[in-house]
Amino acid sequence: MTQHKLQALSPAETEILRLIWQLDKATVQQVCDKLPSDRKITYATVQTLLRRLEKKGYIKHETQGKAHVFFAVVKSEDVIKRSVSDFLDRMFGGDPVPLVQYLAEHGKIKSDDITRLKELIDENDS
Amino acid sequence: MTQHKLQALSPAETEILRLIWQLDKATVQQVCDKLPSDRKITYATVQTLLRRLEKKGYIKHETQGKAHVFFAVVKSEDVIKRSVSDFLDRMFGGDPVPLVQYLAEHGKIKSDDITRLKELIDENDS
DNA sequence: TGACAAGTTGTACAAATGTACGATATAGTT
DNA sequence: AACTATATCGTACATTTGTACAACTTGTCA
Repeated sequence: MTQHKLQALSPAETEILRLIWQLDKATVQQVCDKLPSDRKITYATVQTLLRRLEKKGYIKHETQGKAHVFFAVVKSEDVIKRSVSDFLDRMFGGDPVPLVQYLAEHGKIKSDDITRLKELIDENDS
Repeated sequence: MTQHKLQALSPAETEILRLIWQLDKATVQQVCDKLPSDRKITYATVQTLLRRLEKKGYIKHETQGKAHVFFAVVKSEDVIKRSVSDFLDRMFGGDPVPLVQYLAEHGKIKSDDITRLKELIDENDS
């Protein structure tokens, strides 16, 4: 047990942290580049969010040339777990089935996806 | 098209709105009673959240005796849709499959649930 | 070695959020 | 009619959040 109570993530911070996981290591610039093009947000803002993520203990940085290279120091697993759990509580009172059902009904996931998932579960958990 | 752009819901507001849907119609008191017992939050706070939900256009109220009876004026469908979508974007870059996979891997949903869901989809969408 | 481009740092600031108190109004009971 | 329990209303207030500018710093290339 290394991990104590991390401060909550704001939505914008979550968005950025996800990109850090995705990139593994990244400068402010690289994070900016990874943002979807419709996400209008300045370099300075991304920088602030990274600073806050660091202060909250989700990431750290090392210096490379004049730039900071940020990297996560929390496992995405753990953060996702908490986030999903919170979301589920808030939106569905904690029951995940309605969520999946919702996803299914709205074509977010297809029958095939589900088949594959079921296989995955049955393997992994028998 | 009756529905314009509703202001975003905060987590706490979402939590309360869900209870309103659940109760169909409810006074502040009834919402308080419906809260999980570990959720320490005063009557006054619930009241404020309901007021804000009303100002944001998610609920309305009628007066009954001296109390206000609140009820939703937005379909849960629509709100859930947007919320799930936002959450998915932030956390998984919009791809729902990893979410479901996560739920599966962490025993949140069971193989049986999935089988049932698949049936549901195949029926409903063939 | 000096200028420039690209970084970081300090700081700001309005709005939203979570939380709640105190004052006032009122339905219902005695 | 007075009292009381219960509501609402107005207001508050510390934090967090989203967003970003201006100033200072420093590799790097000519």
